[in-house]
Amino acid sequence: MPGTEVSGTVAGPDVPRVGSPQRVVRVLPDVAAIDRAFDYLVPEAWADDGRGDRLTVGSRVRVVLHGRRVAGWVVADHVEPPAGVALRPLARLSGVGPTPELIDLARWAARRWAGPVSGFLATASSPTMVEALPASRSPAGPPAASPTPADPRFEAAVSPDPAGRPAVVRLPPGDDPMGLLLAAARQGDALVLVPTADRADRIARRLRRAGVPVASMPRDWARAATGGVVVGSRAAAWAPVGDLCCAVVLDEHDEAYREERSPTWNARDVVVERARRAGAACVLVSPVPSLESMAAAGHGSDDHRLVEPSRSDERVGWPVVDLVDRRRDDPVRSGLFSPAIVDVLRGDGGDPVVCVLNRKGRSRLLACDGCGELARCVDHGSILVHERADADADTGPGGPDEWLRCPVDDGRRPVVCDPCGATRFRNLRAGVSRVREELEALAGRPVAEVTADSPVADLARPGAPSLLVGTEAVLHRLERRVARVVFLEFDQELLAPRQRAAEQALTLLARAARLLGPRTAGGRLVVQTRQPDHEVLQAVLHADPARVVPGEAARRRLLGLPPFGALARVSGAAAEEYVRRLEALPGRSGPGVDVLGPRDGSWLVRAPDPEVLADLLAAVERPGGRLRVEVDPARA
DNA sequence: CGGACAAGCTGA
DNA sequence: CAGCTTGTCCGG
Repeated sequence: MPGTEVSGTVAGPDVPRVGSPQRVVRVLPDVAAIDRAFDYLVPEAWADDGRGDRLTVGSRVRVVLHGRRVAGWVVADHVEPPAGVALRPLARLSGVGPTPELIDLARWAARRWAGPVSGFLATASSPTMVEALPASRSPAGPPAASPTPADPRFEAAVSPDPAGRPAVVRLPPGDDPMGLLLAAARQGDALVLVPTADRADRIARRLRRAGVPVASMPRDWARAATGGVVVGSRAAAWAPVGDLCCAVVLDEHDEAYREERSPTWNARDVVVERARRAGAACVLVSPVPSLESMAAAGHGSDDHRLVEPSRSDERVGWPVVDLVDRRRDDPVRSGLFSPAIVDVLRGDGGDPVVCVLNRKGRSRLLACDGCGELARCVDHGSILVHERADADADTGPGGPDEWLRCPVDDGRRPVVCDPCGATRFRNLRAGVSRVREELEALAGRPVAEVTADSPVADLARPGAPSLLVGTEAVLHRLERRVARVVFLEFDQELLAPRQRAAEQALTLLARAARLLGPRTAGGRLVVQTRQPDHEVLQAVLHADPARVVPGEAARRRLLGLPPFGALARVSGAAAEEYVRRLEALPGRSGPGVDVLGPRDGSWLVRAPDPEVLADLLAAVERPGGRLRVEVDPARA
């Protein structure tokens, strides 16, 4: 980004400054639209009252900029101001801010995700002003008698890699990560990231009980800087840590690590880079590791940093899976519930049974009346959408003015089932409320509907219905162990017209598996599907998520998607002008660089890797007007 | 972002 | 041409 001159000499106090009349610092204002630093004089008086000593790179200050007082960060000290500019003095020293290392990391992230530096520094700063850091605690180290014995599998992963790569630990959903976290804590000061704040709190409590000194972010910002283990969710990627020895990202595949608003940074990627710069170990943990992380760990090379469980350990860590093949079910009589799952629903009065029904896209699912196969595009495998020329004309299914549309190429297909030639399709539709009633009748007991805002406490209270139904949100709202998770209709997950559909479907199954616990807990994962042979379902059935890797990797390599390429989506009123400027850049036509679109008013910029993409985006002068640049867009 | 200032529109 | 809106520029 032009004008992003946030860098400067980060000169230490040992740098001789002969003939420098007064100390000048460079300040980055905390104003998103000003991605530029300005120089200020350190008031003479500060040298005498101690503020001069407290003022360092990272300090939070207030300055007068263009006639108004704004907050900001000192990003460089003892700078040589440009000639001919009258400097104003700093207005106030507000408190302690991020370390110089985190400021450099913020500069890196700003470039990587094409956003302003100030947003990252805000995330790296304490939510409440910290006047001074507390005294450093004595090197706490790990508990003498830790309750979990050292697990030799993790020792290599928690040690730094000379090449700075992260290690990927594939940990089955039923396995406890605490052994790994304690191994990390034994290395020294550590950073632990967890996808959600409540899970982070639970991990923090367990570590404290094990005798580990823990700072919970964002509450314990100041204490985090003094050492021990720092635990938090996405923003904690920017937490202060005493002397970082080991960083751990739990459930690294989780979408919660991605910031939805622009800049769309990912905490996992930030932590990988942070650990690399610090020479610290970095461990990415997941039951279903992302291809991005596997590639970063050197997957495919002889010298990789991938820790995989034995086949037997992995099987034990996943629940038993029942695939209910619905292709032969009578669609009229069984509706959404295969006869095979009625017994599951009746339950045994123990742990709850959870039914998951994703409403989104439901009304668009068509199944052949003859053979039960879903209406799918022969070319793209996508699910076809039923359309008719005149919505009022009631010509019945298969009429001449009806067709099936492929969402990938927008092409029309005749209303004919490809496998069997039948011309009648059933629309599989049902809302959650309707399903709740059907379920109640079928199971003969009360059923609770869980929505995104059902209070968690109500689900856990004694006497609450032990049969629950909801969208996938139900999997995130429940914290207690369940006996069965039933996906009533999984095909839309497998076939959704999204690049990451398979990965997200696998993530959903892993989430369900965690609620069920390890195989010994006796829980069962029940999936109703018309595609029992899909590789995602087969992977989970065999408790072997690695099965999806070759196919998914080949597909992404072909399309130039991460980790084999990097993408950015450009949208907004000014997007067209932005893309025009990008395409006019002298060096733009490098190998593997192209622009796709517009599609739905947005363009996709594709580059061979994130660095080339960042260079490209940084070289474009941003036009005025609304513009959104999403690097690594969630749905491509 | 938000203040300053210039250029454009309106009404008398 | 004052009085107001809208747009563009720029900050130490």
